[in-house]
Amino acid sequence: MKQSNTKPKDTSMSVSSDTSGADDNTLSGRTTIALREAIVTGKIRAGEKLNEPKLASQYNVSRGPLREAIRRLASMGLVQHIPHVGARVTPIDLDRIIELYEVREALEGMAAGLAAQNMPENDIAELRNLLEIHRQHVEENAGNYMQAEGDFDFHYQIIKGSGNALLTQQLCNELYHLIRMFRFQTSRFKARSNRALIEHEQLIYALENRDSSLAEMLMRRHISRAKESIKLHLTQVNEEQ
Amino acid sequence: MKQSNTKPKDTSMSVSSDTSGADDNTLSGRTTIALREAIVTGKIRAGEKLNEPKLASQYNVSRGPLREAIRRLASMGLVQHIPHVGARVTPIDLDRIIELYEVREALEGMAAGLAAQNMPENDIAELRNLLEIHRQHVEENAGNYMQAEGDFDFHYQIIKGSGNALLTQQLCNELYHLIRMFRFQTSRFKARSNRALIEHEQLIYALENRDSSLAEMLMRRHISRAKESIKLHLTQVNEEQ
DNA sequence: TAAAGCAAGATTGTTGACAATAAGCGTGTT
DNA sequence: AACACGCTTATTGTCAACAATCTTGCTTTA
Repeated sequence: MKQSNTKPKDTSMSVSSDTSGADDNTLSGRTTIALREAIVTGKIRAGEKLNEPKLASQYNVSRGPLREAIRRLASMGLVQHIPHVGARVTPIDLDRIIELYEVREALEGMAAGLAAQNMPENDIAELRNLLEIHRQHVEENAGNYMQAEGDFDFHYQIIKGSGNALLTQQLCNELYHLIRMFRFQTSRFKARSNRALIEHEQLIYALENRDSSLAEMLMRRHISRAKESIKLHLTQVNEEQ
Repeated sequence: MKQSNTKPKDTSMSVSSDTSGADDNTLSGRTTIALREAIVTGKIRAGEKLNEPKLASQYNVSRGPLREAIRRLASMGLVQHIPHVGARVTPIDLDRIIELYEVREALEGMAAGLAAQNMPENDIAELRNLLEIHRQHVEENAGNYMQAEGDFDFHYQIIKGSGNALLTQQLCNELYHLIRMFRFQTSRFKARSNRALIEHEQLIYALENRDSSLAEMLMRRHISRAKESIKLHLTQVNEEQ
C-alpha cells in the first residue's frame, strides 16, 4: 500500500472560499464564517466579549447556531471559552505569535519536504507562474502584496502539494485564520517582500529538483526569518511606547 | 521581551484527567469526555454512525449538549460530520495513520528541540526517573507497558517542557486522542519496547546537554521509526488477509 | 425487469422558553 | 472606611417542541 496522494485536481489559486469545513447550507455554518471574518478582520476587537443574545440578534439567528459557531471558533483558537462565563476574542501578544510561527515552522517545513516528494510536476510549474505574478505585483504596488493573499496562496499550494490531508487540515483550517487575524492586526509592516520572493524562488527550485531535505530546510528558514523579523519589529514598537 | 516560558509548576506525571479543555462542570463537557472515551476505546466502533436521539437518551442528556460534544470531537478529528446527514466515527486506515505520524514527527521534533532550550533542570531529572520506572515495567511485564500510558507520559512531559502553549495544545488536546484511538485498535503489537527505551534514554541525554538540534533529530527518528514499524506490521497484516 | 418518481418515516437543524450559574451592586457590620 | 454578606440582574447552560432535510421503500411507468 503506497501513500495515497489522492489530491483532487483543484488547482484554483484562491484561498478565499471554503478553507474550513464550515461552508455548508446550515445557519450554523454560515454564522461560523461570518463571525470568523468579523473577528479576523478586527470588526470584533481582540479581547472583546462575545455576548450570545446580542450577537444572535445581530446575525439574525437564534442562540443555538451561534453557540455552535462560537465553539467551532474556540476549537481553532480564535476565541477563548470559559464555562459559565463566556467567550472572548483571543488576545494575541508577541509570545503567542512566536509560538504560532514555531508551529508553522515545524508543520510547513514537513509539508515542503513532502511536497518535494509528492507534488505533481504541473502544480510545481503553476507555482512558478504564481511566483512571477507575485513578482510583478511587488514591483507595481511597492511591495504590499506579499502581506496580503499572495503569500498565502504560495504557502497554501505547497501545503496541499504535501499530499498529507491531516497536515493540510491542521494548517489550512485550524492555524490559517489565526495567522490571518494576527496579520490583520499588524498589517502596517510590509517589509520583507523582496526577500520573501527570493526565498520562494529557492523553494521552488528545491521542489523542482525533488530535493526533500533542502525544501524542508528552506521553508523552515523562510518562516523562521519571518518570525525574527516580526519579533524585531514588535519589540521596537513596544519600546517606543 | 523574552520568551515567556510561563510554565505552571505542575509536574504531575499523569495524563489521565483533563487533557482537553472539556473538563468542566457542564453537561456538555462531561458528555464530550464520555463520548470521547467510548470512541477511543472502541465501545463505539470505527465507522459507526452517531445517532443523536439514541445517544442522548443513552447518556441521559438532551440533544443540545450531545450535539456540542459531537461537534467538539469533530473538530479534533475523532468523528466526521456531514451537514444534514450526521456524524460517524472516523475510520482510520494505514494512510491516515502515516499522516498522523508525519505530523507528530514535525510537531514533537520541534517540541523536543524547544524543550532542550526551555525545560527546567528539575523536570529533566523527573524524566530520567520516569525512564527508570518504565524500564522496570518493561522488564516485569514483558514489554507491554510502553504501548500503554507509559510512553504517553514521557512524550507528554517533553511537549510540556517545550514551553510552547500552542504546540502543547495542538499535540495534547487535538492529536492525542487520535493517537490513542489508533493504538487501541492496533494494541496487539507490543514490539519496540526495548528499542523505544534506548531511544528515550538518548533523548534525555540530549535534553540534559541542552543540545537542541540533537534532541529534535532524535525525537524525529524515534517517531519515524515507530511509523515504519507500524507500516511494516500493517501491510503484513493486510497481505495475510 | 429496471429505472424513475413519489411518499412516508427517520434524522438533523433551529427555535424560544426555562433553569442554573456568575457578576455587579447595595447594604450592613466591624 | 473597609470588608463581607446577600440580593438583583444579566448571561450562560439545558431542554423539548417544531421545521427542514435526507433516506428508504414502494409504486408506477417505460
